[in-house]
Amino acid sequence: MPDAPPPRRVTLTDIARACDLSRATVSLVLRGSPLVNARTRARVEAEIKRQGYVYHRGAANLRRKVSNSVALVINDLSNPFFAEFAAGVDETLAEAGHVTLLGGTGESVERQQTVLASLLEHAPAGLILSPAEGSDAGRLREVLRPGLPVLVFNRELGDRDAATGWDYLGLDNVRGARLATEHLLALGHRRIAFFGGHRDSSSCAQRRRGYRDALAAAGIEPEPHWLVESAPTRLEAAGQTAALFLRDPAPTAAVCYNDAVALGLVAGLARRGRRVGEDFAVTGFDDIPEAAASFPPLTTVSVDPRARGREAAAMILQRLHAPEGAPITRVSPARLQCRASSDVRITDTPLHRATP
Amino acid sequence: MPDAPPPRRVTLTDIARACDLSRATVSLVLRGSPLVNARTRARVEAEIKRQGYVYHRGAANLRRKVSNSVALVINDLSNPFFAEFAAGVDETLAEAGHVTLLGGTGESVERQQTVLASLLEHAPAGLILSPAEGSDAGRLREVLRPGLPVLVFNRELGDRDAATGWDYLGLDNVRGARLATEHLLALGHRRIAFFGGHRDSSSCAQRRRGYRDALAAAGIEPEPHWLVESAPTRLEAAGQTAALFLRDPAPTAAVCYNDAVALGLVAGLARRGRRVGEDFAVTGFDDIPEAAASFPPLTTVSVDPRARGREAAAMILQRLHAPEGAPITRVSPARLQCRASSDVRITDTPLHRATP
DNA sequence: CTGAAAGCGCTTACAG
DNA sequence: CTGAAAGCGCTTACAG
Repeated sequence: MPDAPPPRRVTLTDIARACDLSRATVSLVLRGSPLVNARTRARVEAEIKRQGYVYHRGAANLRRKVSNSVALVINDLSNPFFAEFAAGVDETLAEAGHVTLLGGTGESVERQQTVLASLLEHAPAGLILSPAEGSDAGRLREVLRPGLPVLVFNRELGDRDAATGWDYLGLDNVRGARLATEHLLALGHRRIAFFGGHRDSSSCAQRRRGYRDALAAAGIEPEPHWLVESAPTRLEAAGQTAALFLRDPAPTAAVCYNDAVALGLVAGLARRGRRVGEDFAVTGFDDIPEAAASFPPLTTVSVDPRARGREAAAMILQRLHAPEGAPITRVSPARLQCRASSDVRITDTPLHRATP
Repeated sequence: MPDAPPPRRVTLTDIARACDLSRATVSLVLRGSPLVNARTRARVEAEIKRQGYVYHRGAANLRRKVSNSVALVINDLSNPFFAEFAAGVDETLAEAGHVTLLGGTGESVERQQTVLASLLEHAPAGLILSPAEGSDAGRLREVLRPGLPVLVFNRELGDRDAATGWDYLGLDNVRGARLATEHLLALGHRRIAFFGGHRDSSSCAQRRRGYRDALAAAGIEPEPHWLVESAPTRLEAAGQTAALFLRDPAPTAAVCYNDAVALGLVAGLARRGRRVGEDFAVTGFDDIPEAAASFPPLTTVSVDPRARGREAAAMILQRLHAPEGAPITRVSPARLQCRASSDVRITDTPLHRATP
């Protein structure tokens, strides 16, 4: 915080005095009230410009007991998926005249508590929270004032979730993974792994469910060694590649937890002398920019994080206007983005490619 | 903004009443004053917890005429470079007990004006601005109250800059481009293009200068057709590929404005049947994650945007404590990140590779 | 160590 | 259409 407050702030009182009006009248001008005489308004506006007055919304909000800020707490801003999400949120909030209070947690539950406590002191009207891994509804409630509109994004918060009363926006992980799996099945693959992610994360669990569903519909029961865990990063994933080939027959394809993992697997396979798109098929999830740019381009599930950001902002704005009311849970569609290259068919039957 | 204010806020007065103390005393407890009796303090703290009181920093700041928020206005949050920067800023601000007011402009000068006006109404203590392309110091000054500490990042603001009195943090574009050019020269290239970027953007001008300097030191005068402009995106860059081959002899290498452009060029060359790393050498700038992951991996100039974000936050924090004082201009180092693949030597002399 | 009073910059009834 | 007074939630001298 600054030591010496700068010169002196131009205040509504200054404008009133200069125009020889009461503060109440100037206040009406500021908020565009039709009650004010046009000439008076013009005089005030000229004076405002002349003195370089800037409205102090904090003071106004204090008096009116409202807030036009929304806190946005993101688990990992350096992940393009969440950065895009944040951009979408901010865009929509700004359009609605709200301001975004940003907080990043770096996936640390502890930092999340601190960050939330700090942001809440600024009395946001609502909170959009993309929770750090391992977040717990109980601990969150300790720092969130009751009645604060909250929208949880992307990651469910365990059992108690039903009781939180918070809105939720998620991705259709089940459907997305099912689409990817069906795609590989359609290419003739029968031994399909699910690769990467932490089993206990809700999104991983959901994607695995979609994968299992699709296999089950094709009469296939996944072998235990088709399910390989890894941290959701490229590096970790590359390191887990060998796990796919511990037993024979090995899988011929993998539905990956996300694009980072898929790209890691591509690298890991290359290191083993296998080439994705030639003798192994891979699908991703997220459709990050690299998915299209990598070699080979990655068939993946597209979720449009920016649109999700806009959607999240719209949901919280709605909730601000209707604080009471049953919590809303929304699951956004996932779309298969075929890029004929990473998903080539290679086993058991003659080679052919997906028609996108 | 919300319609119905929720129940009623627990206030410092409530705590004071419950503890049978004056508000002043409770206020002292809140701010950890040593003046308060330990028993009194304990009572107050228990009551605070019991009632779920949350400090209203806005009210406190109003009274104290200070602010602990910093506005962060980013031209393009969906660009990983700026997202990383934002993450670094937020991290450092949060550590210092400040809160980040986020605004995105999407490279629109008009939106930038609106966003700034809106954020300034929240009386931030300072502003970190990564200006939209085409920003003008004069127009910015219209919305920035005089005396507001401002740190401009990454893009200089034209002639008047010297007079703005604003701090500036930039990348060492000149040096970065020089390093890249020298690297290609060392590989034996003599006909080296500078590819992509808008000539009138300050960062492009600086990178071109570094490129020219390096060539000049090697006794080479760049041909006009070695200088190709394009929007700084992958797609636009790919479309400009042909411009490199309009005249013979064509360049054998290109220093690219940034990684996006470089990756676009790689794609554009592939479309023409040329393979980067085999018969053409390319360097990038930024070291975005894709640079390492793309095929072939890209030799590029690394600028560590997250560290730049931390640096920017540190600079503005410092300025908050010393509002007066000459503006600081800082240029961050750039480092060549060699990835033997995209930079192979191919012409005039036998092939060899860079040792990274 | 604690309290009564004034005030930060604004808005909201209530009069006129 | 405009003004005088009170108050949002906090802190700051000033007394005691």
